[in-house]
Formats: sequence, C-alpha cells, structure tokens
Amino acid sequence: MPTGREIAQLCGVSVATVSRVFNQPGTVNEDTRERVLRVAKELGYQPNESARALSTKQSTMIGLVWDTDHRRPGWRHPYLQDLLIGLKSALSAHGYHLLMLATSGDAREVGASLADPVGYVNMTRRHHLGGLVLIDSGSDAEAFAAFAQSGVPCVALDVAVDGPRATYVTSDNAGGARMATGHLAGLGHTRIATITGPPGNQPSRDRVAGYRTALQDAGLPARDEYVVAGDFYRTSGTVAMQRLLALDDPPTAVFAASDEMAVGALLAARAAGLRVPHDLAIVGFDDIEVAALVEPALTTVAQDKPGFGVAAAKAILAMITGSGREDPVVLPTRLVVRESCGS
Amino acid sequence: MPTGREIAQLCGVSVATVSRVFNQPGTVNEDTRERVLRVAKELGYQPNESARALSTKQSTMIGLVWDTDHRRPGWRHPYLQDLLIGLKSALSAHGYHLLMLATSGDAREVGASLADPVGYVNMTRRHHLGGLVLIDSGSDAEAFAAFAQSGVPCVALDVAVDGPRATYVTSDNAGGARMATGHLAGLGHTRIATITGPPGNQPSRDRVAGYRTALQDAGLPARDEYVVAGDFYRTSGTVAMQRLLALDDPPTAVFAASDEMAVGALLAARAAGLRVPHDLAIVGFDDIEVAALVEPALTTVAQDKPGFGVAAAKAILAMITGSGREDPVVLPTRLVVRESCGS
DNA sequence: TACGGTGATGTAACCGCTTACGGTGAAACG
DNA sequence: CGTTTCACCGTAAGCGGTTACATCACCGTA
Repeated sequence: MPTGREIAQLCGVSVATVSRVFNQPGTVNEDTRERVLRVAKELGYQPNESARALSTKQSTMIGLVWDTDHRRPGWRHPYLQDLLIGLKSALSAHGYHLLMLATSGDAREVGASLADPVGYVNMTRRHHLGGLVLIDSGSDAEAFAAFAQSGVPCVALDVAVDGPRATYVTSDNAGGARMATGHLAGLGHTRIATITGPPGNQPSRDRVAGYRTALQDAGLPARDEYVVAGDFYRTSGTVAMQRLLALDDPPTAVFAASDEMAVGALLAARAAGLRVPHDLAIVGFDDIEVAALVEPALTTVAQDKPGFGVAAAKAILAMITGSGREDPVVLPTRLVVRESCGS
Repeated sequence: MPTGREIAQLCGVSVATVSRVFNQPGTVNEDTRERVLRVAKELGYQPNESARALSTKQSTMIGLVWDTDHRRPGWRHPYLQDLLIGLKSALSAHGYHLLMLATSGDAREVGASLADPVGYVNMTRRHHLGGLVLIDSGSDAEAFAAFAQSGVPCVALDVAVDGPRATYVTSDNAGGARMATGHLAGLGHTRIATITGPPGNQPSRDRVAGYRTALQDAGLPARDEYVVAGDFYRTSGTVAMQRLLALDDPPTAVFAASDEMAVGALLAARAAGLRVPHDLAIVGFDDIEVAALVEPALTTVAQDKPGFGVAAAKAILAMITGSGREDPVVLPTRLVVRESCGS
C-alpha cells in the first residue's frame, strides 16, 4: 500500500501538495498536479480512509438502521431489495457508502439495537458517520423518535419523525388509499370495508384516512363495523375478512392496507365460498411480487420502490451538507388495476 | 465527544493506560482499571474507530459486494432479506459491521462495480476491511474469481471460487435436485423433465447433476430433450414448459431449478389446459414466498436461508483470524412437499 | 546490602492524512 | 528600483488512538 508520502518523494514534492492535489485542486500548479496524479495512478495509490476520517472528523459512510423486530419475527419488508438498490446507488453517486451497523452487543460491548437507540448513536459517533437512514421494521416509531432527537442527521422511511436534523420519506398513503377505495366506489360498490394495519403505524393511519376521504367523496356513509384492524400480516387479513363476512350486512368490496392482508382476505373469501371478484372485490396496497401472482391477480396500490431509496439518499445528503432540517418527502402512489376488483 | 486523553486526565493516568484498559485488560491494575472504566462510562466515552483503524491497520468492517447486474435488471435475489439478517446478526455477534460499498463511480473516482473488481479491492484497502462477502447477482462468476485471486479474504455465496484466502457457501444443490426428482420418481412418474438455470451458473449445473443422479437412482433413462435451459426467471419457465409440452412424448413431471421458473411452467401448463398436479406434476427450487401462495401451492426444495448468512459470517471471520483458506460450506436442503406434485 | 525479577505505568513514536500558517520567487505596480 | 501582490509550495501541528520501550517501586533472595 503506497502512501501519500511515497508519492510525494517520487514527485519531489511535500505530502501537503499531494493532499492538495486530491482535495483542493486548483490551488496547485497544473504541472505538478499532473505529475502527482500520474505517479499516484502508477502506484495504485488509495488514500487511507481511516486517516482521512481521523483528520477531517467525517467519513463517507452513512449508517443503516434496520433491525428485524424480535417482537415480529416473521416480518418481511415489502420491498427491501428495491429500497436498498435505490439507496445504495444514489449514495454511491456521491461517494458515500452504507454501513449496516452491528445490532447485538457482544462481550466487547460493541453493538446497538432498536431497543437501545443510544447504541446506534454511539456507533455513529465512533465511525464519524454522516447520518443514519432508518428503515421501519414494523412498529418502532418510539425508537425512531429517539434517533431523531439525538441531533444526528437522520431520515426515516415510512415513519414520521421530528428532530433538529431529521426528516422522513413516505408514500402518499392517504392518496393511494383514496384512489383504491374510490376505484371500488366507482365500480358501483356501496358497501366498502377496509382492513387496516396496526393502529400505532403511521402509514396505516394514513391509509384509513384516505379510505374515509374516498367514502366522503362518493357520498357513502362511514360505517364503523367496516373498519377492522389487522397487523399487515397475512393471517390477520384472513381473520379480519372472516369477521367482515360474519356481519349482518357484509361488504361487497374490501380495501386491505397491505397486499399480504389482501391475500389473507382472498383466502378467507375463497374458503367462505365466495368468488373474487364476482362476489367480493379486493384491493391491496404495496404491489409486492406476490400480488401479480395470486389468483385472481391483485389490484393494488403501487409505491415507488426504488424512488424511496433515492429520496432517502437525497434527503440524508442534503441534511449532511446543509445544517438544517429538510422537508419530508411524500412519494406519489399509483393504482395498479388487475383482476381482483373486477373492473 | 470525550477522548482517551480526557479520561486519562480525570483518572490521573496516561492515555496508554486507558488504551490498555480496553485492549489488554489484565496488564493493568484492578483498581485503576475499574476507575478508568467508571469514568469512561460516565462520560459516555466512545473510542474513535478511525484512529483505532489507522493505528492497528484493521477495521471492524466487512465489505458486502452486491451489484444488481445491469445485464439482468429485473433480477431479484430469492431471499436477500433472510440472507442479510443472518449475515448481519452473525457478524454483529463478533463486533463486525457490514459495509455496502459504493458501486458506481462519480467524479471523484470513488466507487466500484462488478465490472471493475479492482475498484472493490481498492475500497477494501482504503477502509482496511477485514474481507469481502460476495453475493451473487446472477451470473458474475468471472468477476468473483478476480476477487478471490486478489488475496483479500472473501467468501462467495452460491458461486464456487478459489483463491489464497477465498472460500464459498452454497446449498446442497445437487442433493436438493436429487431429492426433488427422486420424489417425482417415487410418485410413479417415468417421464420427468427439468428446466435448468443458465448454463454458466454453478448451482444451476449442480441441480442438473442432481436431477440426472435421481434418474439413475430410479433406473430411468436420461433423455436430452427433457432438459431445457431457462435463466431462473419466470418467463423462461413458461417458454421452456411450452417447448416440453410440444414434444411428441411430453413429460408428466417437471423439476424446475427455481420457483420462479416453476411458476412460469405452471402458467404455461394452465394455459395449455393441463391441470396441475393431475396432468402434470411440478417441483421447484428455493422455497420463495410465492411458492406457498400459488395455486396449487408449489412443492419445492427449501434452502437454509438465514443459515446462509450465518455460514458466510463464520467463514469470513475464520479467514480473517486464521490466515489460510477455509473449506467450502455446503448447506443441507430440504424438500417441502405441497400440492403441485400431487403426492 | 546488593541484585535480579516482576508488575504497573509513563514516555514517545507512529499510523497517514489535512490544513493553518508562513516563506519563496516572480510578476505587477508606483 | 523598492514594494506589494499573488500563485505555489513546504513546515509542522494536529486528529485519537496503539504499543515498543523505558522507568520505577517493590519484593524475595543470596
């Protein structure tokens, strides 16, 4: 591993000049700059990032906070891969790397977990991370609030947070839900139910709100018994659907706040002898891969999956360079009409 | 941010002693050790990892090489999330972090991509990474070979590599394929076809081998026209199935080398008016989430998804501490019998 | 009493890079 | 011709740890 000093000696200049060539070009003579660059390339010089970080007190790394919630072991992020791709490539474009922080302590007390946000913040300081990206693992709004308050630049995904240098990016959940429900109303349905996510979850609440708005739009009454809570998991969709079907006046259409639950609802409907979409129309949310595969294929609300990551990257970079807080980002959603609503 | 020096002053000792408390306990007096520890805790001392890495020439980070192949944009890893969970938690337990390296260059020439393995290796040196974990993005065996030869400790997933400090983790693809095919034979099928993955892919080749072995086991002839190549994607499964159904003597059972292709095959069979499993038995590979959801639910070969990550973590840690090469790890596979084979 | 051994700690060099500061020589100016 | 300006570059002081080596007090032993 060649160092700056070696380059300097070979070029007959000082290490300071070598450093300047890379960090403040323009302050160095064209000839020497070229010479340094050439030698550096020949030797395959790679600046030592540790030394650089030590000196500048900042690294080119951004922390990724993503814990699998122990209370919800089976939780799968609806589109983790797309998210990571978007995030990573957007950060890459600015020379930043993503550091997936250790999440469980060991003997040396290295580690952090959502249960202990301080651990993550400590890691941030240790490594001079520029900031943190928080991926919702299900229901940790409280923990995220702690991050946001810590003063570390951070952007949360799908969780509204507030703090001196915090912001978030989320989908237009209300709008999406409104579109979905409105679509059902437009098809002539008047008895439209919804299966919601966990009440503590912000996107979940927004989707309920969008559902309500759409009912108003269509001049339909809001019936409390048509709002059943699930937890985004499939089985909760099944249970909720069974509950709805047991009503005196069961709905003819259901908007489920996640595709997983929509699939669960679909199974329940099928088990009850109902044909979808003939007897019951179903719309989901997320547009996960499964949505296109079930029988009938699920009409659903699609989110801008890679856009999520890209927006998060932009936001965190903006908060690192600028020193204030950024405005939250709300990404548009899109209704994907397939077969399950019988349009 | 308190530094070691501050701790030292408050405790009336030298920085060397503070450092020793953390790195060579036992060489320092019990009393002072305790005192230092207490003060460190009070101040919330976090050792500066950059300084530490600079001094020791090693960091607690491991690089993750995971590019989305531009030649196969739609590629989705069958179980990225489980893999990452396993990898991350196993590394965490030893105080290591995962660094997702930047993959595309920018103006400052920061970056790396599979097309340029050197870039990744350079990043490894810059950050003093302990090693690299290579996640197969579809078909980059050549690039992976370059990593393995570079001398950087690295472990590849699902790609057999060889190098001074390289090893790999893979599933027992041959065994799984043999089980799957054997299961079909056991059900009385004699005309068993297979839809393979891309020929350049090692797991793909192993699965074909397992298929062949199972035919031998059952005393069935190996018929070349029953081996059709796909590319792991769904549509290729559909195309392959159509080809198989067009044969004079079409198969009554198919082993697809991926669940995606199995689903594609299923769609083709359905389109051709065949009932699965009555007219055609299908078995897949991977046990992705969709497998349990399609109609009929897919019999498939399950891999030890989190085990993959854990094994990779173990392997890379072993290669970092030890200085030689580790033996490849082959994880057992498991046949998950559902409905698509009609057992 | 002198001496070697031992445990605990301090001293200082070093890791590789950044950057404030000051110096140099040439060009520009009065 | 003296002085100012400016582009360019070297000097050196960090950044915050680690660790080889030196130091020192203290003990047991000859």
